[in-house]
Amino acid sequence: MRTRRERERAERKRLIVTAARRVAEAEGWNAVTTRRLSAEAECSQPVLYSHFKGKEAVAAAVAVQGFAELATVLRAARRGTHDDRDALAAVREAYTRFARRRPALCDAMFTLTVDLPFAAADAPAALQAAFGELRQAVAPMAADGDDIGLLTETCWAVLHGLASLTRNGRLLEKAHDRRLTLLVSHFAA
Amino acid sequence: MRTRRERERAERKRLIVTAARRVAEAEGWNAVTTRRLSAEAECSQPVLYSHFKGKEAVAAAVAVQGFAELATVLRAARRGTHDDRDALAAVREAYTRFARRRPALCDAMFTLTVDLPFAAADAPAALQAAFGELRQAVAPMAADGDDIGLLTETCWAVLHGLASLTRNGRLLEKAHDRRLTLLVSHFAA
DNA sequence: TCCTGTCGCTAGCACCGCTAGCAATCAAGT
DNA sequence: ACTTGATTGCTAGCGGTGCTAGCGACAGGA
Repeated sequence: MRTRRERERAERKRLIVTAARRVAEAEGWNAVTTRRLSAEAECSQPVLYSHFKGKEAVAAAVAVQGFAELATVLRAARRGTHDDRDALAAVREAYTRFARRRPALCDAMFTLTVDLPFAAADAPAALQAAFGELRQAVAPMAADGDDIGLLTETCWAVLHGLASLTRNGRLLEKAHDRRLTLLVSHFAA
Repeated sequence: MRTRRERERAERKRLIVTAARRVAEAEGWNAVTTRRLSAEAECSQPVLYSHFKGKEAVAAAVAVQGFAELATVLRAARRGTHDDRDALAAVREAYTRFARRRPALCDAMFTLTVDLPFAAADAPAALQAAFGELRQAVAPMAADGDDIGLLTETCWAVLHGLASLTRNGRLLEKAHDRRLTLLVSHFAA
């Protein structure tokens, strides 16, 4: 009996997170309100607040889901190739596709939540997994003496910069690949 | 008399924008409310709404101010050097410093407002000016046949990616320069 | 002097994030 | 078996939000 209650509670918590993700992807994060989420999860607001500290905590949970999904996407892309250079290119493309297909998820991961520990050791596992996938794709390209972590961060920043400016309408989408090509060919001189 | 009224109205509009910027820089955009802005500008809310379509429009006005300021900062950096390569490096550093010193302004420019036309011909002059400054620093580095606009966009995306991840706590600030160095030395292979 | 139109104000709507305080339900003790 | 204690979810409400309707004051023309 006790365990059933706990199971039902956990299930409702899951419902809240998936509802947040669904509403955000369908109507944007402005449409995500605690009232709306409680309604979608068929419970009252205080129940939501018993699971999460606040609205931001729900968004953080969605963000963690997003990192988990990004990790699996990147892993699949890397494993679909054999050459190191192809692997990095595939990971680049997978990142771009992810950002294009899941803009609301990216908002949660990179814009909304500030409370997630990132560069720390207690960062969520999904987050470390996503970063690890990128690192594995970047590492073979490192030269001797390079700090691979730093190189991975840099690569991440580049992909994020292009994707985020495109996602917010600052850059036109169609030339994305040409920009990446320019980047690869141009930043040594 | 008629002109005095118009002058006073324009002055109050300016007051609202500067209040928004001041509050955002001091306490973050969450503290920027229409009531707060009307209070700071010593008028009522409907007056604010007679000047701006809504809260987002005020943020957009602040963002345009931000682009104007960024343009002057980049211009000063570029003009302080003579060699083309030094100029690009100076512009890079100026961009980073701007992002670090004016985080709230960057939020308005890159995160909050989506209604500003960017890649279009009717983009605000300040915005085109900032982009033009970056273009002038990037252009000398272009190879034959390069699309300079595209190259500028790419450079902008890189700077933005690094700055935005750092600003939101995703990257640790201290290694920023080393990341830029890695970037410049590594992305051709 | 009266009228007309412009202007800014007060007051209020619907909604937000969040919480206090109560009713219902279950586990355990006598 | 009945009470007791705690746990759980609910209704109702607080202060605050973006935004607007509708009214009163004031300038300019007849």
